[in-house]
Amino acid sequence: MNNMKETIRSVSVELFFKKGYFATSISDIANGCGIQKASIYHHYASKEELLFSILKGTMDDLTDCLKASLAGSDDVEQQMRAAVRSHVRFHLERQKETFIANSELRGLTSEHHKIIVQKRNEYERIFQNLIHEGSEKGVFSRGDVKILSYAILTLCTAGATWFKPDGRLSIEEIAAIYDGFIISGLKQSV
Amino acid sequence: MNNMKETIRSVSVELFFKKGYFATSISDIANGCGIQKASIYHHYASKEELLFSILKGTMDDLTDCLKASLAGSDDVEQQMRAAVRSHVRFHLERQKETFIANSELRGLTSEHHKIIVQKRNEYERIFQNLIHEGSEKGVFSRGDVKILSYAILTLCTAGATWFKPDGRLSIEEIAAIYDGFIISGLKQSV
DNA sequence: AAAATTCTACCGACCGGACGTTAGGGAAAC
DNA sequence: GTTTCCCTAACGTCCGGTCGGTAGAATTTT
Repeated sequence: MNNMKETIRSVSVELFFKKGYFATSISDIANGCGIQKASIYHHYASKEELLFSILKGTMDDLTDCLKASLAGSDDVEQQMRAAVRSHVRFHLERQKETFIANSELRGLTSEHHKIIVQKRNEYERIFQNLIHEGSEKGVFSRGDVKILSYAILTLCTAGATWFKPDGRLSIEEIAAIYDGFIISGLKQSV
Repeated sequence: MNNMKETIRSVSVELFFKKGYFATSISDIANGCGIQKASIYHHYASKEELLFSILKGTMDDLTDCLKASLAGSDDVEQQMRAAVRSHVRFHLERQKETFIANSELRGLTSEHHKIIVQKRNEYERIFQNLIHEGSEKGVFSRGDVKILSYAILTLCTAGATWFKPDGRLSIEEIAAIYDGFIISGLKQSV
């Protein structure tokens, strides 16, 4: 694929992940692509738009993944397990993008910021609904839905901070650990 | 206290929290202090040193807090509960500083970065030792110590991201929720 | 106790450089 | 022959940091 726009995107992801959005200059990106920095502007209107397009695409894919993972079952506990695993998998498989999506929101204009936050809220609501449904049905113990959802999500999200693809544990192993940890936390048998 | 150095520090914390380290200029800080930007350099050698001094102080206080909270008991489970609560409390009470400490590491020189990471590692090791001891004694079920420690820490740390001091729940209530969630996750009765 | 010196805290002006972005041109593809 | 894609060159702005200086408090010398 000789698609320069795609190259710019992936080089940006790499650099934003490694050095951060503000510390990455347009020259850095152009350099990584082997072109001049002015040429970037043929594909993206601004640095901020480049960031936004990365974040938007990532958030959309994330939500799609989650929805697909829920389709397999009607059981709340099974759905929660599937959701957690989907969440973990996505964040570790696409570690760099999700890391950026969670750390570089400040680089966005306020309109773009609003759009991303809204997408994130929709995503969170799916988890909150699962928690709510689970505690209604007595599968999970009752607790503060919002706090619990934040707990679950940030727990996995943070995985993107320290995960090393060639580390001791595979993505599936980590997903299983989190799955067990979270389900037992939700059941709160203690 | 008419200490300008202290004022600069607290204004910086405020701005770094609100806008981020890179998006905050020395002029912004000086403005917030009611002085000229050149005067900042009378108190701090550079912008980076200002950031470093905030992070170092925060990390030292954090570790002190944790150690103090452990002194009260010999029981592993009670110590873990105390540790979690100390961790949560600190992160919510000093939300702005801890948020910065977890998001602005990239602003540091590599030597300063190394120092902060080392402090964080020492802090984490205390939790890892507790998990290890607990699973040795059969209080907790066996699991990957590192992953579990990351899970516990990032869970609470992330609280500093969304916590609103005047929100529905008090710090103690949130600490109690996390305490229960984590302990049951560690016991893994599921 | 007065004079001389040093120190503290700050200011206004400025510098070099980096950065995001734009203008305009040229070659090649369609 | 128009569109696509990338180039060279430059522009304006902002930022971290420096410099020389000043007013006054504190300290030392005489």
